[in-house]
Amino acid sequence: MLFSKMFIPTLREAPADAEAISHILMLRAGYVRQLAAGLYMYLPLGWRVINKINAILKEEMDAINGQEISLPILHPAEIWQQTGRWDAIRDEMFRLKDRTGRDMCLGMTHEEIMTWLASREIRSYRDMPQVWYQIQTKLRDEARPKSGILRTREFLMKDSYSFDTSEEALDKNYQLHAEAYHKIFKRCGLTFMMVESDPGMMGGGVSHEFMAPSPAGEDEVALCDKCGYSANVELALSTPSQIETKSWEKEEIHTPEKRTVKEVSNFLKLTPEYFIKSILVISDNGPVLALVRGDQELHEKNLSKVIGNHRPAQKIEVKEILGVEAGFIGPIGHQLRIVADTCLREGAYVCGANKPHYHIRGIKAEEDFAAEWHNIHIARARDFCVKCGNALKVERVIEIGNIFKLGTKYSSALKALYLDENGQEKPIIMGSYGIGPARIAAAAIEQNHDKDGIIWPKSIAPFDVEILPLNMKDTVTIEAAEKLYRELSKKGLDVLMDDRDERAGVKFKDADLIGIPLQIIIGEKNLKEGLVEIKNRKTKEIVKRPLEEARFSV
RNA sequence: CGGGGCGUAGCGCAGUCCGGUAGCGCACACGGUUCGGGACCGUGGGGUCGAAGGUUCAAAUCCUUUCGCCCCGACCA
Repeated sequence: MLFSKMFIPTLREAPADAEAISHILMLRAGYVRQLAAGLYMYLPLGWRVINKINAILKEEMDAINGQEISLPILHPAEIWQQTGRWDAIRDEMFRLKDRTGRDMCLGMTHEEIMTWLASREIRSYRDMPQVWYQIQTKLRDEARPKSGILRTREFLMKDSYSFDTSEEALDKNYQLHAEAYHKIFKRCGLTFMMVESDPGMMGGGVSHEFMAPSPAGEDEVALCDKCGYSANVELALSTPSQIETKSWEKEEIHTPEKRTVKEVSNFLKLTPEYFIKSILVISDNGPVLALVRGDQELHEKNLSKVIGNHRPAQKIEVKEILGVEAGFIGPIGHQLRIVADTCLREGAYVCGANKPHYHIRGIKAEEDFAAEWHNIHIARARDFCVKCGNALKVERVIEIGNIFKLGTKYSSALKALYLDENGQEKPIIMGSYGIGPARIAAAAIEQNHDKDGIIWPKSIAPFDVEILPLNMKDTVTIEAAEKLYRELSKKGLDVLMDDRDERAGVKFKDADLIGIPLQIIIGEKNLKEGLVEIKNRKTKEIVKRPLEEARFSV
């Protein structure tokens, strides 16, 4: 491909509204342009990258007997109504009506449609297993699109679905997908890990996420180097640091105007670990007091597992229910349901006295209050692994893929049933598995760049090699460049040649920005000795090779 | 949806407080000189100042409304 014939609008300066590195570099290097919030267009270079990634996805999906199909993105509402998601999902679904007034929506994902197809076509246990996949556009009216192509309202997703007759068979397809995903991300040159995740509203039991470490990520995972425990902090468990039990006599202390843990701990010259943080929430069954240690944050999702739906109490509610403002509430002196973090079972603490401007020192669990004990704190770095006791790390990550065991949630709702060996009618057992190609591209840039631009992993670079003939007015240079271009193309390589009549500096800058892994620089002086330079974009190493042999070095 | 910021030429910005001929750099076009890390000189084209309404002799600037984009948070099937 000739640079002069390709649309590569590079930018010297990044548009002001780009923040994430991958976003800035993709704009500057001419890979993408933004149409509106969360809507991006892929320009020739960007689309080549996506297609390279898609090719890898297809190879690895085919290798586990996945079959590529293509489903509509415009869906009739009825199918989503049958699984209950039409109502369960609120503003995030794009909805519309067709000309006859029929409710429709744009697909956020394709469990419903895939299952609908299976319900029509799979009748016997003999028809399974099946793994169907597509690389298809999804639409979600995101509350907050952000970070360039990392979180958009319209995006491509490789989504596959497995249909099986037993949990064991599902396990096998799940495992095959996990292995395929490892291969895919490895081939794409990413640093990544597989972690336990919260299935959320996908339903079903087990799920894992594939995470690429990057400061640009939106998720955090807790990791144990020793035993390999790794989980999204949304569900990670941890053992907090132990603290020495103080031998306090129980007493009320006057703490005027000291409301937060920070204020009271400063006032009493105690570290926050010696406090109980009391949080009043309103559940569907009335108010509940949640307790965590002063240095911890309440884990909403874990609390939900214990008490179901809940929301924080408003200030007025706190006063109505406990008779005192939020800064001075505690677990004693009332009959509220109490759910406390397990670590509070041991030790003596300071907590609110349920009396204005007073706290109590020397509170002990069981002696002074009764509670239901659960792990309801958010795991933090330097907490300890619940499995092996080693110190945990917490890392910021980009979610690049996920796998879910769906079970029969969708097949039951949509009557995707089959007859087993005994003529019994049973729901198909399903799994669903997603990967975002654009996120792979963005994560690759986040993990591989320098001050000059992108450094693509070879496997997903838009081209394998870029030839830079420095002086386009020199016929010897041009001839050498064209010869090399033909030779490399003949080898089956994707070659970009910067044939523009630009100064050398411009070509160097653009080449580094665009990030093709190898550059072959053809300069007049070297060429007089029959030499060209081969430059590694990542290491910046340059080796000189005879023109005649250059093709063997690529 | 809550909090914050920003909309002036393709991009980056100044001008807005304190109303008075719309500017700078880059990019673009033409001419010349240059030519291995985003060249230099000269000339030139390009803007309903996000939009609507209002105040005023006069609005990029003041007031009201509205739209868009970004960031933090909530949310994230």
